[in-house]
Amino acid sequence: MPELPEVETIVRGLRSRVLNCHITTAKLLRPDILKSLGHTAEDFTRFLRGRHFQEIERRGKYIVFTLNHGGRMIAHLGMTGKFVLSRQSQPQPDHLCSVYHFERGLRLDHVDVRRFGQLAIYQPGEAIPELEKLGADPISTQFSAESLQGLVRGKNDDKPRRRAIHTLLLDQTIISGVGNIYASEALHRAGIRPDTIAGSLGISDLQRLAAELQNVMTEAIKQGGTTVNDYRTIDDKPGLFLEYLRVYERKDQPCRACGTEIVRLRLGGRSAYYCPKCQPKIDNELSR
DNA sequence: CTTGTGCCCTGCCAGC
DNA sequence: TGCTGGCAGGGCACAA
Repeated sequence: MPELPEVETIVRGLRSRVLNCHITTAKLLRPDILKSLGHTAEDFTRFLRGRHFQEIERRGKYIVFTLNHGGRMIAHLGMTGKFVLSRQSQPQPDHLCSVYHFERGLRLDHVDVRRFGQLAIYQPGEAIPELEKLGADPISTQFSAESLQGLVRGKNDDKPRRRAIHTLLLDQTIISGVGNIYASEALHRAGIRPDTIAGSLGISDLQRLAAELQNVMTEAIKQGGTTVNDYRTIDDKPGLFLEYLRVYERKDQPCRACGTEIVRLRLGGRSAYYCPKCQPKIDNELSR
């Protein structure tokens, strides 16, 4: 599942390979993934054909492609989405959702087995509602323990958020780019149990959490992300951070720090992994 | 406003 | 061997 480090890796790859390349044509093979209202597969082709990507950026887990006429396309890879560079002469892969043809036979395949991903196109100057909803970016220089404290406290300080910290980290409107892998990993590094009530965390906990979120994301980007199942770089290579995971998908295996067996917890329908020794239970009561 | 639940979709795998 | 049911999960609509 592409999270912040995986999407960042993909964006860097795309930038180095398809930026400013003339798009001879583009096709949408799965019109159901196009979420911008009232647009058809023909609109999609018309929007891209004859233009080029002038800018490619990451916002949370979204990829934002800015075309030379100022229009923008956003892509979300969901669970199983990937962009893979190919050649015109190569056969069409299974589960191809959209495809981009460039000059000199270069082709970009957008493959998504489960089709949880989405595409949307926006005219020049048009607002992009998906991006406006996004919360703080954990690897931005603006991100700090203080901003994290504001987020766990919610809109008014009287009502600190009572959700589990793991669930809060996954909420893209609060913090953008964190998924299940890095939520579990950052909490382990910070020594915080995933089911801790977010609003009960003190400033020293939040300082460690903010720092470890940045650390784990930065380290994962250096390894090209984490390949658990489907994720691949645009050169169809796996991300190598899997080797460095401390708790994610390691139920019953020894903690890499202390040897205690990793526990899997169900939180809001998602799996959270933690080490009972490195992440001890803290007092959850919101007294005061 | 808050938080929780079920749905979308397909591949995989345990169990029979 | 081959079928089946359950599971995985990001984001969204909807409920309370």
